[in-house]
Amino acid sequence: MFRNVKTPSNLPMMEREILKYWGENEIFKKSIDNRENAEDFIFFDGPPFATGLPHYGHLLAGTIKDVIPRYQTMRGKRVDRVFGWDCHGLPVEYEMEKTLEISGKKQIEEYGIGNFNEACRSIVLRYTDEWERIVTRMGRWVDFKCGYRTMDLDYMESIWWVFKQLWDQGLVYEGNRILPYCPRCSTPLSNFEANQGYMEVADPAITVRFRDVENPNLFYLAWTTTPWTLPSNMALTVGPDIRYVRVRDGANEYILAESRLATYYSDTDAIDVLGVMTGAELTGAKYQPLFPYFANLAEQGAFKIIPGNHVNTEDGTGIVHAAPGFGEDDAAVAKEHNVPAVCPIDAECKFTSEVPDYAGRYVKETDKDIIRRLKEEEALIHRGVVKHNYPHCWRDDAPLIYREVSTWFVNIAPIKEKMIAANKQINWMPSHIRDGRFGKWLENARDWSISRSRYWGNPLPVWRNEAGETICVGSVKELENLTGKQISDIHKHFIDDLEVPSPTGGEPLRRIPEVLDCWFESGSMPYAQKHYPFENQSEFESNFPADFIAEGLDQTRGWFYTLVVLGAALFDKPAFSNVVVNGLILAEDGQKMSKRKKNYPDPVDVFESLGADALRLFFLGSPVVRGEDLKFSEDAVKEELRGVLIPVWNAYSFFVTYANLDGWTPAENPTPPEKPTNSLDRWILSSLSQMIGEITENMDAYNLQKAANRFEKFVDDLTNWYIRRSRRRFWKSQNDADKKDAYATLHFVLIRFCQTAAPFIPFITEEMYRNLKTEKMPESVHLCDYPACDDACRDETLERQMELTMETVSMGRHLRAQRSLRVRQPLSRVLVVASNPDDRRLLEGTSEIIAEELNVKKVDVNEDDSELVTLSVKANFKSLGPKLGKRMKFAAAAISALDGSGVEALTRDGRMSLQLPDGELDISLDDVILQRDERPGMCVATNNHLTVALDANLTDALKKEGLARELVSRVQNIRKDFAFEVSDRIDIFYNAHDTALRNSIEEFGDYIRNETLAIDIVSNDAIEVGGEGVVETEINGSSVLLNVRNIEGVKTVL
RNA sequence: GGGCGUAUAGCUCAGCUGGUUAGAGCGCGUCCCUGAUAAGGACGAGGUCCCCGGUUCAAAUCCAGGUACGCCCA
Repeated sequence: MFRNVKTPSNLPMMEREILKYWGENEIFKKSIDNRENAEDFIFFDGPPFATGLPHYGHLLAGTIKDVIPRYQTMRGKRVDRVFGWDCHGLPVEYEMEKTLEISGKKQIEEYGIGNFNEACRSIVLRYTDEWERIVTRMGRWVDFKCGYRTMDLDYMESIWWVFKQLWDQGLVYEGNRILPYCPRCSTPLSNFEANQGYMEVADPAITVRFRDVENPNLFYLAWTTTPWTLPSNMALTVGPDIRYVRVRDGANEYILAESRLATYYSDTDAIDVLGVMTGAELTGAKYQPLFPYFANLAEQGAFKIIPGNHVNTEDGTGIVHAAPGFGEDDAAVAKEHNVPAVCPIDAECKFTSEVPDYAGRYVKETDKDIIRRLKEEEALIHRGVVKHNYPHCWRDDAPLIYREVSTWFVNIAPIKEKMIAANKQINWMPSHIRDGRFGKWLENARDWSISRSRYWGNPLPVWRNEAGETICVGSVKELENLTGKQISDIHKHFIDDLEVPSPTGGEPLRRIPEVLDCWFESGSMPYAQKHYPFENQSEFESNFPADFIAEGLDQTRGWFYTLVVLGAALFDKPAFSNVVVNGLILAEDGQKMSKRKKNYPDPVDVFESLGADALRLFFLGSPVVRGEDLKFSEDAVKEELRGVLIPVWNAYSFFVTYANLDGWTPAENPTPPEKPTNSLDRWILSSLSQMIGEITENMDAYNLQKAANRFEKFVDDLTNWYIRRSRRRFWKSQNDADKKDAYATLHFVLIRFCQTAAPFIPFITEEMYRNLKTEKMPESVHLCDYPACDDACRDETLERQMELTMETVSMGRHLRAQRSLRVRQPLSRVLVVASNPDDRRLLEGTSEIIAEELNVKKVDVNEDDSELVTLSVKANFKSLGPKLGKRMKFAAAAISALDGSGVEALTRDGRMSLQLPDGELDISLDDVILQRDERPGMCVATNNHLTVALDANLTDALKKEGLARELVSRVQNIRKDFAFEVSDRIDIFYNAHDTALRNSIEEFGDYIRNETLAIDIVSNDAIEVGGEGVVETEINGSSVLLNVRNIEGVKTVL
């Protein structure tokens, strides 16, 4: 006996019970232990920050990270899956600053770095329970217990090892770079971070004049939106090819770009232009500094005009004020022309004592004073405001300051070729990312900035002294040996006080203050999660690179990149072989999902209303698994229910219902019947094999979308053809071979379906499987082997046969609809015409199905449809095109022009000769496509390879039978409305005046009783409208009263 | 400004290496069927396959340019 199945089902509740079962029986663990000696399939999991709860992006990536490992497990691999947590970094520090109500490095240091770091440590894992709950609820199997954490000593030590590898290769250097820098966080941001915070702001835009050294009446006009950088001005940059003019203005002369004149002078005609020159000609001229602070740097090459290709004339004066300490372009041209750089601001972007007038003040706040001073000194020419997009810190909205910072870099140039070569070996899904977005990024990769001037991170293991002696430490042991101290934690507050004696007896070495950027930590995950090389050496080496990873498109510059850099630098290998890149999930309105706008439903609510299976299938079948955007829609998730989950559940429920009624039990090792006589059985087994083959193929190619969408077609085949066609086989009373075949087939097909779909929809398949399986089979569907595509079960001729049959039936129904002939009304005959003899043979084989589906007495299959349709032809472009080339147009016209006799001659002889304007052309039957058109007035439909004609004549006998079928239909509906059991026996009492109907009941009494499980059908004129259990209905325009009574305790015996 | 991607029915998306009636699901309308089914079926309306050139006998498909949207970079 199978456990009885509830329909409709409550899928979310069922899912929760499955979760309980998995938990109590450790199925996940068993699925790995089962494959103890099997080949490994290596999966790396990218660590999320746990500063918030998982959103759809995480659930989507999580679904992909689940379906592939589940699939590979069933394919016989051992797939370890451990979770990871990104514990360090600014997001955590920022959370902590908010909690502690402090801000900035100064306050953190006052609070105490040790206190601060321990506070960070205490909060990073606060959401992990919630994460685990949600990730588990979505059906993802991943090991949380053994998961790695980037703040653990072992993990951190491996990172030191990674760093040391780079160090020893000479790839690590300290350098100055202009980076966006947050004054509140006192740290540079990656460009990636800076990009997240562009906002439109209004900034001052001033034009100032710089006095030429040689000619005190000559000035260069420069424009800037950052007045506070003017004290750090070191040069003026001009575009070498830009035309500049020298104009008279009162007693003074100004130089600016010709095309910018109109901005500064409203009446350009009245200007006295003294000369025109290119930027190249201006180069080398010297000017007087605006401020005295760095005047002495003139000796070192400051305060001169230099050329720069970044100069444009879109705004400003065409002359750019260069502050090489605060602008990337400025820094580059300054370096090229030996202009010094200054950066007189501190960690919080306040002026240092080098600029005594503004010392201690935040630079942006000095703009006004500087402008006022310039005005007083008559250096200010124009003052305005400009609105532009400017980057802000994504955490605290502070405007970022581009400034020179000292940072540690990984030199990319020496390893770039390795990185590019590694990338070539990676299979990207979608494939265009390899040479597109990611490949282009690699080609243009710049040196990787890996340090942060922060606290809660993995310290850079570099010790040095004033004399420049430097040691890079590669392990905890090494540090212990160097310092003579026992070390249990290598966070900043544990090791910053440790001094390393100088190897030459000089000053002791102290650690540099920076910590590593958390991207360095996540990129080191392949090594650090195994504490390589300190432990698990051979295990790591056989497990690298990963077979598979999956993350979002945003990781192109993130995790994907850092994995590739380190994999290439350390092992000259890609860190992963296959990667599925998912796109962005947007809200249904196409906007970004926004908590504030509440434009999307909570994921947990979706689990509990529609179920995780439905959500998973929705994700997996959508273009988002190919890196494209997806608009999230609850209705689309419901579609998955309607299209796959509910129909398959109903099929399952149908099977269980009848198998239990029949007392049918499967063999110990369920197999399909050896040689089922019923072609439906062979057909659904063939269809099943086809599905398994296609899904396997697509899964092996990481084409999740195609694989996930393949179930729907099979479910349609199963429910709307196989089961619908087979219903009577299950409920007929003879327990014959055909019935046994039907049960064995459906049982087998359902189990195979569960096994095939298990990685995608792990809950419903588990539930069904657990009920359908036999003692001998594995306890969980997820412990089964993935079904092999059984070619022996494929029967393409049979598939073709069924397709033809369905087409015929569909056309027949179309004809019935056209003539308003309901299917319950039997008709005498349908004629099916197929020109292909194989097709005719196949159709003859299924004529019984066609007769039943179309409710006709007789099916004739013929060759000749000339009475039903007219033939015309058109050119077969595919066959003629390559042969004819330019003559194709003539041929197409000539072929279309063939009249009835021409077509007849061609079909008769198989070939003919045509007269084209440029000569003769011989064509054969293959060179044309025959088109059929229904002859008017006939009850005919054609689709070019089939023609179906219906005999629409109704005889009295047919009408009578139609009435009986109408009555059966009414009674069945009543049974259903009254919620009788399928097997309940009934008595039917009726009151009808229509003699035709009475005669029909008389004649077809046996049929009616048989169909409705009625024991008696009795005419009873005493039945009245309103009587208990009396239903009034109408058959063919005349009223009938029916009283259907359930005979207590009497059931049919199947 | 640069790179990458996308653009096909009202909506969500298929459409293999170019081949002449461009498909599916949902939604809408009409009709039908039903004792597995919170279903199913038939028919209908709805398309300048984003635009403009080019290659070709033939372009939704290939190439160049453009437009819009998205992501990334500057």
